[in-house]
Amino acid sequence: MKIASWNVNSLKVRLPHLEEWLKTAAPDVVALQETKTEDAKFPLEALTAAGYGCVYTGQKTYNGVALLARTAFCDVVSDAIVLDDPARRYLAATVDGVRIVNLYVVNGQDVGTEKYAHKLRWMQAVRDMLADELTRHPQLVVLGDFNVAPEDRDVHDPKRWHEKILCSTPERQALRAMLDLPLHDSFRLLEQGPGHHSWWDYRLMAFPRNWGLRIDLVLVSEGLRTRVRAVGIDRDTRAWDRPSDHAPVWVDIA
DNA sequence: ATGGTGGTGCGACCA
Repeated sequence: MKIASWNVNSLKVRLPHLEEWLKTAAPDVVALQETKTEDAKFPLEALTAAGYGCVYTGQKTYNGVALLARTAFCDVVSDAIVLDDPARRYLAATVDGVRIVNLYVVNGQDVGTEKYAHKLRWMQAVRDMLADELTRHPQLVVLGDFNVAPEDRDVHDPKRWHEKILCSTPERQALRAMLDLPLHDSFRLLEQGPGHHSWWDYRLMAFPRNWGLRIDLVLVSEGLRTRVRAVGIDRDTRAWDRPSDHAPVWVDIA
């Protein structure tokens, strides 16, 4: 069962990219973030034609998450955590007995801002949601754009990013609180080295310079940990014409 | 310390 996550940064613009990638990557389940698409305008026909059922919770201009799967969804929950936040960032469903939680974590803008404080509160609330999910679903996958690089080895230049947004200690502690549930960063079960990134800023020619961060994660519960047989980051998509600033990340579960 | 690019939508925002 191949489960993937991709922040597409506008599903309208990236639909051709998504269709092409679905053909070659052939995932069974896909979590999308930043669809920036109202539900009424979701490209259901194209994705149905590609062989996927869809559930989604979107909004105009900002945010928006969706799940695609080859088989049926059940127990779909969206935006159950609100925090006075109308943003569409949370979507959970069960597929083939595996609970999937798709997250688009608050970006936080800069350390010390109100948005940063909101990010930390949001992550704490999600941690509590995940704790609740785990009590009911021992086979749990939590994936998406976490907007946090877990460790310095996930950052192209840790000195440059020291205590900056996406890398600050409080953000990493908020992520650690999720990992302590426990959940496991699937990528690090199989790959230990630095230089693996999932996001490269559009600015400063970051991708050609490989100035990236690994902020898109697939976390798996203890019940799935030993069943992880492969992980990957499809970085080639970042070199495509008019790309998303994120690459798809995935895990293959036996 | 700042700016750079890209998406949305047509003016600023968000990332």
